[in-house]
Amino acid sequence: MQSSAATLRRMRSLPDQRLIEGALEQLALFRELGAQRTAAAAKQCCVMSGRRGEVLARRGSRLPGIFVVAYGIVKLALRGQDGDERVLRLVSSGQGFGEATALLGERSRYEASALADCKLVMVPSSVLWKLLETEPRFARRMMLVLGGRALEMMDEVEAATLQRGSQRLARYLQSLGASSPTPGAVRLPVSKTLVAARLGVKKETLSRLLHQLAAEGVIRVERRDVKILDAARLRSAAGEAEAPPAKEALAATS
Amino acid sequence: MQSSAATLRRMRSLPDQRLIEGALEQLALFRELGAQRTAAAAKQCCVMSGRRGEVLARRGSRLPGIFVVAYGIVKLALRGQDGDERVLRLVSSGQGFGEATALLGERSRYEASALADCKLVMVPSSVLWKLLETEPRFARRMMLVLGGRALEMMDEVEAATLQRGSQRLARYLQSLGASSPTPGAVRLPVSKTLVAARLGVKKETLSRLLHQLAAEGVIRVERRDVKILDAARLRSAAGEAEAPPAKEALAATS
DNA sequence: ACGGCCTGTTGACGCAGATCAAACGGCGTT
DNA sequence: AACGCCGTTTGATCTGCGTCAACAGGCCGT
Repeated sequence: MQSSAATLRRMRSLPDQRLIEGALEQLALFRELGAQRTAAAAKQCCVMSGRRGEVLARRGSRLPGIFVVAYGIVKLALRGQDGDERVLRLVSSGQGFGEATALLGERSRYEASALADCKLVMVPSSVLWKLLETEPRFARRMMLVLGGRALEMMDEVEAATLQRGSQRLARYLQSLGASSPTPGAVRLPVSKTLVAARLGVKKETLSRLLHQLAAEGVIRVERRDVKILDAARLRSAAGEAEAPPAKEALAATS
Repeated sequence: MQSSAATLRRMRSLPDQRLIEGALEQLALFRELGAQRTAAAAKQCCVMSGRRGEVLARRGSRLPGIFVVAYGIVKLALRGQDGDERVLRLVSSGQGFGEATALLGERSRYEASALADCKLVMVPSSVLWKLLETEPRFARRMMLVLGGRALEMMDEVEAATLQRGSQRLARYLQSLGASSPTPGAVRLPVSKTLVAARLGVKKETLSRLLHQLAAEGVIRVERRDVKILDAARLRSAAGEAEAPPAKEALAATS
């Protein structure tokens, strides 16, 4: 799978206009922008397609804008010098990535690669800046997206530094259950190896952790399907939540 | 910090309005806003004072706006259920925190506490939203701040998940040297215990890591002062592989 | 069917860093 | 000078997880 020949140069702006508009309309960022302006912006975007396994953007590269997944799945991952990787996020259709680096003009922190054949829409930074200037609602959305990313990453830091693998796994299963049509029966969205990379452990460790939870009767695992047999104990394995809000009060003058 | 002793006294004696304006003017967020509008915004802010050691905001609380440190130092830290903490950022005067949670209306992810007696300026979310609506430059600044936070946190995730303690320490020392008037002679901004928490290791481990670097002749440590004796080896300790216990030297030219 | 090939499992072992415990040093207080 | 407090150091030990290695099952294309 030596896909090094594939870079982001394979772009075309063709009658993909439809595809681009569709992708942008799905994106939270563009939600409040009218169909008019969305279509106008779409004219300045371009499409890139990637094959399964292909590297779409390398770490350290400067990306010309943000990317929206029209279809397929893209993996955003950090990689260490010995080749092992830590998955940051799996981006599926209707979601985007690269906002922070595009706006700050910084180099990409992660590597983006296609987990399945996909098409991406690239919205050039210049288009973004134009919209941000002229459309306060778009700017508002952008701030929500950026703030959300910051909080997500903060959660990742917390998970990585002061939770152990079993805890991260438990929370991950909980979150899958929460966003599942049938809580209690979840399906891993990707291979266990990738789930492990997402959780910041090796695949061997994930295997053992799953086995352990299964042995305790908390879950039952069959290939990619996980049945949650004891939600209460899964919750306690996740570390349990904290107390309700507490309006901290402090000496406030003026 | 030494130099702030003088300004500290000066600011204390000023009426709050002056303090607030001074703090906002230092803040990157307000840099492009005119003195006029800054002063107007300042009228709607309030001042909080905190004593050394005091908890200013608890994890999980909803904060009414963003906070700007007028003087003093504030520690933002995550804490695990067994009491150990991971420092996310040290906020000193002229810097702010809480942007993401304020704009998203989310609960605070971290705990903020005063490392020294301090005064904070709170800018209510309503004021922020007003400025974001009416002042495109302010909105632009806010996006840069939020994007910067997201990238910082991404770097933290990378450091935490695929670097080891010695590497994080080396990079930390490098970054201190880079922002020091005298690169090669740096001073730890806080106690070693806190530096350890910042780096995501225990204080005992930090002690050993420092000792090890010193034994290798890379640095010399005297209380909070660290002399960098061999910048090249520090760089290699921060980068690819460890130099002294040479196992494999994969020559990688950047 | 056959072999490659990728994913997942399992066991033995090693290591970075946590934990526990004790002692030390600087420094302000009495 | 004696005291206590705090941050730091050092040694001994423990452990979660990575590493290495072997192997089993599923899926593919020739």
